[in-house]
Amino acid sequence: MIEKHYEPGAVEGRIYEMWETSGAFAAGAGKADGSESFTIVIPPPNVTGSLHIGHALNNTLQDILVRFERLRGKDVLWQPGMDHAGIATQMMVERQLAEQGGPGRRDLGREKFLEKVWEWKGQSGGKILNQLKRLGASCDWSRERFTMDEGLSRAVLKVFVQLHKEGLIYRDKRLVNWDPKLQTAISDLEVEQREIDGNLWHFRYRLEGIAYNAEDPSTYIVVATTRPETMLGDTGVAVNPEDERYAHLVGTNVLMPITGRLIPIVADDYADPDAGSGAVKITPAHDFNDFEVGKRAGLRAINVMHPDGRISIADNPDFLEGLSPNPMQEALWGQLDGLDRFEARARIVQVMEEGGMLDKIEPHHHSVPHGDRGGVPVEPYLTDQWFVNAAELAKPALASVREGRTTFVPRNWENTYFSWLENIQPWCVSRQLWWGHQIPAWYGPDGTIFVEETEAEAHVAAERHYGKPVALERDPDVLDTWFSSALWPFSTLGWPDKTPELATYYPTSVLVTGFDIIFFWVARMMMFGLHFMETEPFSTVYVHALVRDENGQKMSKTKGNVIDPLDLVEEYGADAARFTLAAMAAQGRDLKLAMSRVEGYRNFVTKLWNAARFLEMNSCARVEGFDPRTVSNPLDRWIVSATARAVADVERGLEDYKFNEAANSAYDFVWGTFCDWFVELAKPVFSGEDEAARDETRATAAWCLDQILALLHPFMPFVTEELWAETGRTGPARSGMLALSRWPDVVRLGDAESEAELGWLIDLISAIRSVRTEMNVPAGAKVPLVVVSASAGTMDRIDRHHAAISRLARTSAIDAADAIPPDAAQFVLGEATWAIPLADLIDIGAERARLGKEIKKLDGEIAGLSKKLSNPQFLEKAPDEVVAEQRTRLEDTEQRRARIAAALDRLG
RNA sequence: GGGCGUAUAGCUCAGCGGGAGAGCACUACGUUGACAUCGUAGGGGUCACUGGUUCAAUCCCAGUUACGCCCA
Repeated sequence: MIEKHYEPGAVEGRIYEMWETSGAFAAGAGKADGSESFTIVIPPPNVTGSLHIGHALNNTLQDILVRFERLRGKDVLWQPGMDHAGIATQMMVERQLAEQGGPGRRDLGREKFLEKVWEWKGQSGGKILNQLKRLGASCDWSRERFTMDEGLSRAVLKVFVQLHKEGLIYRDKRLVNWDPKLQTAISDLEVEQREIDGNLWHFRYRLEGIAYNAEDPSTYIVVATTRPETMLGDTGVAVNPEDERYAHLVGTNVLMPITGRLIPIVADDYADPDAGSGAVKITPAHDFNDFEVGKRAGLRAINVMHPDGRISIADNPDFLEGLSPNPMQEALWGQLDGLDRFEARARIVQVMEEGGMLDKIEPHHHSVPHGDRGGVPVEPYLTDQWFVNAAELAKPALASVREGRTTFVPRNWENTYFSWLENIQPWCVSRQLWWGHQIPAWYGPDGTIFVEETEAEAHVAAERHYGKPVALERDPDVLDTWFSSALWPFSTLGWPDKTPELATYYPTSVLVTGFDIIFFWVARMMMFGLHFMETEPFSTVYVHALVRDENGQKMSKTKGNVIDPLDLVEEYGADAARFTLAAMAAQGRDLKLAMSRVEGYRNFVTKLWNAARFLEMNSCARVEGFDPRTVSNPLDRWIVSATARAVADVERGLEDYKFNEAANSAYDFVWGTFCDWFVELAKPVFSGEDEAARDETRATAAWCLDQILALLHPFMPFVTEELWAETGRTGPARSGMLALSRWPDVVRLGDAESEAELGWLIDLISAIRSVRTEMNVPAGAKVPLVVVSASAGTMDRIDRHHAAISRLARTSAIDAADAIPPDAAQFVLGEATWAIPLADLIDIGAERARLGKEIKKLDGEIAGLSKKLSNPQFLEKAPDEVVAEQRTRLEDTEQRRARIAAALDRLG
């Protein structure tokens, strides 16, 4: 017996374990002979991560697709795994070490520290994967991969070395985004702009050879800056070549305050004549734009900062070059040296003010780049780093999408992809961290670089170069985590080895991801996939939206509006949580998650459960060899037909990645059609005398429930699998679990005739119920029904469905008559007029009002239709079928109005 | 500043060139032993605003307003 209540908490764990231990999720499980493959690689979550609602959405959608295709018999692989999250993981372990009060990272040394990281990973890393299991994710866990695995690391080495030999990876001294807190370079994408209320300090730089006079602007030039501390590294002042105010000064020098450096005034388009004074200070070593100006004007780049953001001038040969400080300057430098950049800023402003060279301070709202992990302002910083020539790799990646070999769904994300790849900058891939893939580059005694997959090969190469063995030193830096993630679609399948998995499952079918990592990940997978596999890594990129809270706010810990998906699973069950996310995943629109919706879908699970229970109680067992094409009873023919339509609707929705449409189609069918009407209409059959009809309806009901379980399985795997087992206890033995069964085959099950007949029946019952309510007929009272001018067909239908009408509409007798009896409530359905002659029960006034209201409504419709049909333009230009349709509607409406008017007349 | 998106019932959202929809909430009534996590019926909308295209616009186009996101 099916239990009275469904308890997700008690069922889900058991079902999941059954799936997993039986290998239901293994690559290719349950595939049909000769089937094509269907592959999804999971967007690898961080090893440090835990499940948030975005993951829940992302993985629910993937699981829906994967389960759907598995049911369709494809050779399915859902490849799971995690990335090593270089910065986040290193930070986390360092924090842990600090909390434990033991030696820190640098005290431990690289090797010992990495041991600690692996230790941490073994103990508490990757809990997110277990959380995904709570959601029902049907990944092939036996194939779980980690970007730091031996195999994936080998792929990283090979890619790096090959790209280097091809000249697509190179070492260069450039400005990079430097995170002074984490003391590593980060990529452009790891920088986020934050709006800050700061100041624009306007300083007067005195002109060389002219005595400074605060009262005389011709003795100085004003420059404005948001970062006064960079003044220590100024090597020029730029003005626009068209700017007449400064034309006479170009080529002359400025005598820098504090440093005493003589720096030239140069002409450069970068200076905007309309911004501030029109003159800008140029600090090539600490600003991306200035770096370019400096290059054009031949200015020096002087780095005045330590990697941790403190000022570095005292023992800095670059800074000191060409300067001969007086004792006062030396004293000031001594004060500034070693100061944190923000303290130095305050001190320099003070010094400038005291020297009378602070022109003014303007409050200034501007965006300041911050490291997305460290959270402190990043510094453009001049260092040696490794770069990938992304512009070159981007070309085929752009062409793939332009030429439609990979498509984005929804399409408009392609613009985002294009605009980024078209303006792509060299990708800085080295990180000054320990946790990650150490760069396979070795330096000879004179700094010559040898990039090889192993140290031994590097030594061979070095010996060839130097003509003798030499000591080599390996580059201490590691690669950006995204470098290894970019290989994910093929490294997880065994590349660089030519594995059977690689042959079968690459290229993957669809990538399901959020828009926020189109740049970080999608574009880079395209670049590397095309370069190394010569095929796009996926044919479709489905980009889902963001999950927000009920008020449309982005969820964040600080706002305290985070919805934990595991809480949802706990409270409502995984199926309800999943169904909610799927039902709300409309393309191109963020999800505002309302608890009321989750609750509603929890109720849906209950509804399904109870329907199955009802069928069981009515002996609706599956019948061996049941063929839905052979049923004869209109009710059964109709539900078979409706099932076929629902299956087709869900199928279409999923094929088009319209998860909401698929989910809603399933919901409407199961609740609105199967439960509300089929089950209700089957009740009189079950309790009736006609055994043959009863058997057929029972068998049909059981068949239909099976289809429903399969139909809902991708969305609600747990409750459907449980019911599959329950309903498998009777009737012919099941061949296996639902997860590996087959998607409904419903071709040619449509039946227009029974759809029309049951449609009529439903309308009739609804109409009677509606009249009863409006006439305040007591709910329990049975009413007689009279039908006038019914066709023979209608009379047949009444005959066939007498029991159903009687039970669902609470009617006593149904009689045909030549005339409507007096004092009756009346309604019109099709060609017939119907009456409920209950003089004592009916309020004539209310009935008159009701009919009058309906006539008024119909008049409105008639007016509209007539107007349209009397417009010659419409008749001439509108398509014939539209005109015909409007005509039919007008006729129908007029007839209906006439019948209702007659009914009203009869009331007197 | 550039780009994208969204405005439809009280709320959360579908839809879409020719008849305004769902769920929740609300109102009324609950009877038939699957289900009160339910059933039946009902009320509720100038489809943001202004123009345009069209025989016809909630839908297409342009602009406005508001909100959101991405990029600089």
